[in-house]
Amino acid sequence: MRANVSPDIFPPRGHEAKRLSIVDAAAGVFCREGFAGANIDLIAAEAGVSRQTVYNHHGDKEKLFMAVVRDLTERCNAGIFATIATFPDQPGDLEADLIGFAVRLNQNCICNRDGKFLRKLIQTAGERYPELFAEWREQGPGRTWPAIAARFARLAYGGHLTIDDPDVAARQFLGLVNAELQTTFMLGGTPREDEVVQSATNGVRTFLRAFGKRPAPGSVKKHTALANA
Amino acid sequence: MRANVSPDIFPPRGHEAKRLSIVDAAAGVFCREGFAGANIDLIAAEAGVSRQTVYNHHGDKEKLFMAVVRDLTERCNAGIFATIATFPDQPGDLEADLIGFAVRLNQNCICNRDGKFLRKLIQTAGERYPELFAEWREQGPGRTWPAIAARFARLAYGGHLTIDDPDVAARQFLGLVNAELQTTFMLGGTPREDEVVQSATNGVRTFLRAFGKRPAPGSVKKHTALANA
DNA sequence: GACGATTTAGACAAGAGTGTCTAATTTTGT
DNA sequence: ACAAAATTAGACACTCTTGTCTAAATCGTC
Repeated sequence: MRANVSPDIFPPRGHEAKRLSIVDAAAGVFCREGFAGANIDLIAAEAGVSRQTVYNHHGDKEKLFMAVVRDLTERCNAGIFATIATFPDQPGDLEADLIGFAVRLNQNCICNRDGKFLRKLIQTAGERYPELFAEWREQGPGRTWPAIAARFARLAYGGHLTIDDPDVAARQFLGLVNAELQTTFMLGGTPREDEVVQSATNGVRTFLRAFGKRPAPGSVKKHTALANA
Repeated sequence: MRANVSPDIFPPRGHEAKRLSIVDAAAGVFCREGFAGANIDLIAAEAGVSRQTVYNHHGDKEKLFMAVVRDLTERCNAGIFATIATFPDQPGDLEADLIGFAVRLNQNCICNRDGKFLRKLIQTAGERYPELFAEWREQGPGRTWPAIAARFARLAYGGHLTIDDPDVAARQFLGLVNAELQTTFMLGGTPREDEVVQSATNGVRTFLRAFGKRPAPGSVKKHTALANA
């Protein structure tokens, strides 16, 4: 008799569960409607909670917004570092390993719910809360990019790549691997898995043409199939 | 005695001038505040026009928003095609010429006022008005990307590059050239000129490492200075 | 200089949203 | 089972915004 808002909403049990549920619902609503358009009543309804509870937990709309951004940043960072830990330090098949890494990074950190929401909040509210997003910039790209750069530096040191500046190479790796997803990202969409794989494959191939050890002529790789989908 | 809103606002003269002024002001306010947060009174004030005039010209808020997106898309497209016309078809110094092209594209089409605003409106409202931005996608990337790809195809045909798929290469070119500007774009900022030049330089170098004819060993280019700034 | 069209300032009704308050109910820990 | 804490529904004042309306002022044009 309860789920009068949406079939799959059960009132969350416990104080902390409610807090979580509110932040999650708020993230969705802020993204869809923007800060000004977000409606506290709607957030409460989507969280399966009364409006007063929202105010009890978070004070007011602006504090709630801050809490959302902090939570998302934290979760996304955790995901990114977990994925960086899977970077291929001793690659068997360098191309395949880097493609796998790129796909994992995209699917687990950038295209998932949290990543999508955080990106959108940054895009829409970056100018309104400069301090808040300066913090994000330090905690996010400021920490993850160097971490990725360090992994590329190690690959170069191990003789698998020829890189001048690992920081530049890391940024270019990300740029290449997402090159075909830009429009979808801009519109707030979620690319299909095959699009992610496609973009990663093409990106890594080009990356290796620029930075890879050249294979002896004639030893051409044989996974060209994917590229023509 | 007029400029009571901002020193540099003179009431625009003439019907069409007012329309223009309203759309421009609206673009700025919609970007800063989002659709819901945008205030018609504020738009009118920034346009140097009375509120009633805004309604006379555009009907209501939603129609005004549509007009803004259409105007921006049109202007940006014009700029992009004008810049594509300067693509180096018969390059003297390929690296320098491509860097120049990339910088022009960024400065005149992507980092300027219109480009910045359009990008932000797409990001924030892409999901709310799917039909409107489907139109943008066709008219924008749908027409400009193939045009750029065609230019790269010609360079390849002329023997200046080695490219499998010109469409992929074009997207990767843009990804590389903007690789170092992503964070700034996300936050809605405008990169400084030297950042644009830096990113373009690094991007084009990598692009040519991947797709360029290899120079005979020993004939190394000598503009490495910029890359270490 | 005069006429018609446009623009302006201001008032206005209607609606929506925020944040507070209260009294009743439910949950949690013991 | 009991007491304390948390949650709920609903009403409420207050503010802000949209879109309309009117009468006066201004502009462009002949």
